[in-house]
Order: sequence, then structure tokens, then C-alpha cells
Amino acid sequence: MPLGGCICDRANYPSEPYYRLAMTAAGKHQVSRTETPRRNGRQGRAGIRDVAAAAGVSITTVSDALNGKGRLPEATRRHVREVAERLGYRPSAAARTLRTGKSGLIGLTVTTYGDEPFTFTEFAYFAEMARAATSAALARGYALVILPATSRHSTVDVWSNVALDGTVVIDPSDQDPVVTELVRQGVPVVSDGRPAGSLPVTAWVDNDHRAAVLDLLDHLAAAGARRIGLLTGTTTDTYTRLSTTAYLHWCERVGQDPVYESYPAHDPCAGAVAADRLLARPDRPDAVYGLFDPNGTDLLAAARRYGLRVPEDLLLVCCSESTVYASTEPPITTLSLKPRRIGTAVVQLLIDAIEGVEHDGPLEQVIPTELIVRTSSQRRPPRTTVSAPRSPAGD
Amino acid sequence: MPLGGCICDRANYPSEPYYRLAMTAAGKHQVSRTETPRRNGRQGRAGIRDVAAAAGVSITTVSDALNGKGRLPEATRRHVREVAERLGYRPSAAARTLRTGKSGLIGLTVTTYGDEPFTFTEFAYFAEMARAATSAALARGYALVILPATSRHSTVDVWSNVALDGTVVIDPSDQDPVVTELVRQGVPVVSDGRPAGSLPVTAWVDNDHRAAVLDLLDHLAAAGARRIGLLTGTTTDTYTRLSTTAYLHWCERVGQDPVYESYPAHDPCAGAVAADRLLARPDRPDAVYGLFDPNGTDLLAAARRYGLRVPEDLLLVCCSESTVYASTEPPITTLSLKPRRIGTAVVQLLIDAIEGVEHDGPLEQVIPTELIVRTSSQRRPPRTTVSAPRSPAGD
DNA sequence: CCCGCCGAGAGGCACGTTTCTGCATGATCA
DNA sequence: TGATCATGCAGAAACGTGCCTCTCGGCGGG
Repeated sequence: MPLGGCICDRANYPSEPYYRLAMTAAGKHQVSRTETPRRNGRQGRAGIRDVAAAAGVSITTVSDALNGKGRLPEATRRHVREVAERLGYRPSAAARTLRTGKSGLIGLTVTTYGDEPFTFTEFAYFAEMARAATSAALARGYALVILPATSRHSTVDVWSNVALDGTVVIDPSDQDPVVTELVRQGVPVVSDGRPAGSLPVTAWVDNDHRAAVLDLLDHLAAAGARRIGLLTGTTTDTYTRLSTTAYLHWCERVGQDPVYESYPAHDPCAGAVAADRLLARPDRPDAVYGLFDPNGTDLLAAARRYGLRVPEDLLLVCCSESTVYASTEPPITTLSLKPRRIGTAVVQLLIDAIEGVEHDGPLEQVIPTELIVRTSSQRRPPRTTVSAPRSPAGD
Repeated sequence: MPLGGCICDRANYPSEPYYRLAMTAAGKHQVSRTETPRRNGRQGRAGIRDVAAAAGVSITTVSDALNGKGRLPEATRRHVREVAERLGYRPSAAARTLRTGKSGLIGLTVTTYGDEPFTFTEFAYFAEMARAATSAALARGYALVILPATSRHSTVDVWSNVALDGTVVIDPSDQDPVVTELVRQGVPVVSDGRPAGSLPVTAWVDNDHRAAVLDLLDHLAAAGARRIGLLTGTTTDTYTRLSTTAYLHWCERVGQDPVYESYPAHDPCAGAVAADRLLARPDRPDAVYGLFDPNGTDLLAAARRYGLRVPEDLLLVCCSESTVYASTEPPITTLSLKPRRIGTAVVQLLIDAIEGVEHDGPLEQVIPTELIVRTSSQRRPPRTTVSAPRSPAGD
């Protein structure tokens, strides 16, 4: 506003030339910009300047008209929109991001994606979850960027080459360096799977794995199981750990000796071998829960090798999102972790954090699991018309 | 803005100061930039200016040192790197993208992703392909952004909010508006699946679906099939169309009446119904090829319902990437489209185009398919010791 | 008649890089 | 002894927006 006074002074004095000099010098910047729009004819995109020139208005007006911001008459707004459309104008995402600080991009990290063998067993789960997360993000105007878990993967650091508004981390490891670095930079991070240790995530979403396993074991016991075995993994991620300890607690509670086999879950062949080992044991279980997706078919194949009928001789449940278990022979009961709901919840929480939406609820969200009961865990199959009221005395 | 008052005061005095006024006004730009680095203390990231100031060098030197560009002694380079590390400096991806015009981001579009039900049947294929593409991209320093097929999906256009160096399009529809818009902007586009019509893609990768189907039908015929049926889709995408016409050609060549059922491939339940219909026909086939992933289990279940033994009464092949067919009862022969190789090839082609790498070969790449022969398509299972040289007279 | 308000729009700085140009300084060479 | 040249670095112009500040004409009211 002092400048206003200055201009008034100018109006009072006849020192025109000096003012011109000043304006020219001060305006040199602007002038050189305005008088060199020849880059318009260059290859590719038309900029906002070109639109402004073509519409006969200023850059500000174009920006306001297209973003619905300023106070402009509808006629001008329409005119600018038409000109922009005619020139095929697309605002530069990079410039907008630089200016606003928001990129509309959300990172999606999956455990060691870059090195080919990532946790293949949870493949269907991840795919479903990613699909739901993508949909939810797109619905709110964000896009997902798939990023590796290791910061330094190739020659360049992909992480620092992309501007992220936030990040979704699937099953972060204890003291994940990427996560800590991100929160240090002030980037919101929401994890699928409750963070181990004191990982400082913004929020997290998870199932109640303990309750799910206990419930499932009760279901098997109610169906007549006397000795329930477990097919688990050797890795120490949260899912495996919580499920296994829940199993051990349950065994202790009901007074059953634990019967389980572990294998490296990322190896698809090792699962079949472990399933075979489990059924070859002298203390062979009469029911098995497999923690990973392929365990159902693996256990079914192993049962056939040993001449065990399912569900008559062996009850079967596995954790899977695949629909193939609906039409195996027999159909296999599965525990679904509801990846769609988890993916959606994770993204909603993250975008709320990005946009500063206040949350009434806590920043931890527990998604209920669903036990899809099929023939493999029922001693009396619904449609089979065999001997009627046989007692389910196992073995 | 005390500067404004200063200028006004000067304006009251005669000649000399006016020139100074001009200089001051012109230099204000530079002065305000250099003398206001206080935004360092602001929240969050340290900029390149802060690193330069802390290291006692210029911005240019910092940029050159970190990017390995200029001619600097190793000592300076190390020093700058240390200071940058100490300040936790991360270059702004947005600014870099704005300046260089390269974002390191590659779009990945899958048919109608935004609206939840996308082609669910090709789910495993897509997941595998995306996984391979992600790996290949990351290995070359690029990241994938998952984008919807429809340009206008939510309130904002996600496509124009992200700066892409190139795009991978999976099975683009004829005259895809997104693709044409992208190439108009000069963005390289590589498609998985040969483009229908005159879609102007930069390059494409695909299988030879026609050859694969013909080969597969020959395999079934060699195994003793007399009447081969087809389970196909009602959609008009390239894969379905090419496979179906290849089947019809084959039938014509060998003089067999076509026996097929079509169903909307995006509906997971419709597949089971169609499989049932196919086996319920009066001219029931003694061999079936299913175009989509779940057809194997669906056909197996239908065969059981009709008391048909596989492979004795019915030979089965389906196109799938799933490993569950290795351990079904019996294991089912599958046709693999090699999504990993396709995903890798697509990304390599795209990045080559982005970086201007000249190609010796053409910009179309055909990936061979693989027929994984299992029990379901062999009349003499390898390990079964049943009646030896029975003639495979079907039906 | 003057002051202030309001609608409509223009000017220009800042975001944080990359990079082109240019300026010293010593070393080499005719 | 100057001319040439490589070295080591600094200045500053873009890149294309968004937005804050300011101008200007018109108008109603004191």
C-alpha cells in the first residue's frame, strides 16, 4: 500500500520519463517473458501463457477460470475454458505440484517387491487389497504408485524421485528404514498390519488375527477335530507370529499338544513339502489349518496321497482369498481377511490424514475376518445322503 | 514492504535518486531471494539453497556435486555430499520434474479399473504381468502409477494430475480416447495386446493367440479328442476374438461342428453356469478348452456333476496362470500366456522409447505361449497303472 | 465533491531445481 | 611475455503454476 502512495506521487509530478525508466527496468523480467512466447510453436504442450494470450486475458484470470477460484463473470469463465479446450491445454502436473505442494500421488509399498521373489503366498491377498486401494484412491482423486520396499534398489533412488502425499505400507517390518525416513519428512504413512515395535505410523488397519484363529480352531473342534495341526511360516512377520501364538495359546487352553510344520512362505514348492510332512507325522492331526493361500490345494493333494478322505478323515481350513476353493473336491473352508475392506480403509485413513480431516475414531482400525464354511470342515456335508446320524467320533 | 515506503520517500527528491529507484526496483527481485533464506527454519525439508549455504558453495556446485555432473575436485564433491547428508537433504521431485521434463513415472492402465468390476477373469494374468512390469520398471529407475481407463473418473481428472514419461496400456479398446490423447501430447504408449483398429501406439507386445489355440487344439486331437468344445466370452476384446476365430478356423479345417458357449467374462458366476451348459448339450464335447482362468475348476466341477471322468471321458485345457491347476484332481493342462515376459517386454520397449534408444528390431514383439501339459489332457496318465493299451475311443 | 467500496482483472513473486554462460585463476605454450 | 586453455566455481535464466497484491473504473452515500 505504500506503493499506492508512490504511484499517487507520480501522478502529481510531471517526471514522466523517470517513471517509464523505472517501470521498464522493473518490468524487464515480465516483458522478456511476455515478448518471447515463441516457445509456443515449440513441440508439445501449450502453457497457461498461451491460453492467456489467445483468450486476451491475464494468466491469473486463466488460472482462476479453470480452477473455479476467483470472482469472475460466468462469460469470462466460459470463454477461457473454450480457448483452453481449443488449444488442448493441459496444466503441467509438475508445476502444479511444485506450487501447491500436493501431487495427488500415494505410494504403495509391498515387502521387497523389487527383488522378484516377494511373498508369493499372499499374492491373491495383495492383489485384491491393491485393487481395492486403487479404486478408493481414484475415487478421491489420487493415484497409487507402486514402490519397492528397499530404498536403494537400482542405480537411482526411486523413492526420492517421486513426490508423494502419503504412503501405504503393507506389513512393514520392525524398524522399517523407509517408514521412519518418510515420517521424518512429514509424509503420512498408513500401514496394513499393525506396526511392530515402535514404528511411528500415522494410522494402521489390521484384522484381529488372534481372534480369527481362536474362532476357527473352535469351529474345527466343534466339527469333531481332536488334534488340530498347523501349517505355518518361518518368517517373523506380524501375521505369521500372531496366528502361530494364537494357535499355541489355544492348544494350551484345551490341553492339546501343538502339531505344526513351518516352511519359508515365499517358496511355492516348500508348501507342498511341508503339507506332506505334516500328514506323515506319527502324531498325524485329524484337522489342519494352513496359514497361506496355496496350503489348501497342497493339503488336499497330500491327503489324497495318504488316502485320507476330506472331511471324513481330515478337516481342512486355510486362509485364502481365492475363489477356487469353492469348487475343489471337496470345497474347502477358507478364512478371508477381507482385503478389499482393508485396502479401502487404509486409503481412506491416509487421505483423511493428508487432507487434514479430523477423525472422531481412533487411528487404528480392526477389520473383522470372515470364515467361509464349506464341506472340508464339516463332518456332515449338507447334500450328501450317506448314513444319517453317525456320531462324529474322529479316527 | 518497508521498501515501498523507502521508495516513496526517494520519489520526493530530484534527479539522481530516480535512477537509483529504478535499480533498486529492478534488483529487488534478486535481493529478496538472496536475503530471505529464513524459510529454511520452516517446517520440513531443507532445500538446495540451505545445503549450498551450509557447505559454503553455490547452488550450482551442490547440484553438480550431487548429480555427478560438472567438473569438480573429489574433495568438494565429498564435502557437499556430507553436508547434504547431514541436513537430510532430499531434492524436490516436483522441481526436478518441472525442470528436466522427466518424472520417472510410467502409467499403467487396466481396462476400467475405477469401476470396481473389471475383467476379473484375467485377474491372475494381470497381477503377474503388473508384478513383472513393476520389477522391470524399478530396475531401470522408473515407478508405475496405476491409472483408470476412463479419463474422467472422479471429480478431478487424475490423468492430468500426474506427469507421465510414458504409459503401458493393457488390452486397449478400439479407438481408445485416452491413448489417442496421450500420443497427441507426445507421450509414448506401449500396449499389451496388439492394438485394434488404427490405434497409434508406439509399440506393442502380444502373444500369437491364433497359433496358440491351433496348437492346443492339435494337442487335444492328438490325445484322442473327437469333438472339442470351447468356453469363450461375449466381450469383443482382441484376445477373445482372436482365440474364438482361431477355434472356428480349426473346426472348419478338420471338419468338426463348432461347439461352444459364451458368457460375460467379468461375471465369476456366469462361468460356472456356462461350463454346465456346455456339458449338458446333446452334442456334448469330449474335450473342452476354456479361455479364462476359472474355467478349469468350473469345468471340473461340471464334469463331476455329470459323472464324467477327466481325462478318460473328458479332456480339459484352460488358459490360466494359476498354480492351483498343478494340484487339482486331476491336474489340469493350462495354456500360459507368459505374463511375466510380456510385462517385462512392454516396460523395456516403453523405457527404450522414452530414453530415445534406437531399436534394431521392430516395435512389435510376439511372446510365445507355453502349453503346460498335465493329466487332464492326456489319455494315458503317466503314473496311473490302469488297463494298459486301451484305445481312446471317446464316448 | 470527495471518499470508500466493489467487481473484474493485471502484475509479479515464489515453488526448488537444472543448466547455460561467464568469470576468475593459474598453468602451458609460442 | 602475453595468448591460450583447462579448472573450479558463481550468477541467473528458465520450467509452468498458484496466489497475493494492486490497479482501475463505476457507483452510492455523506
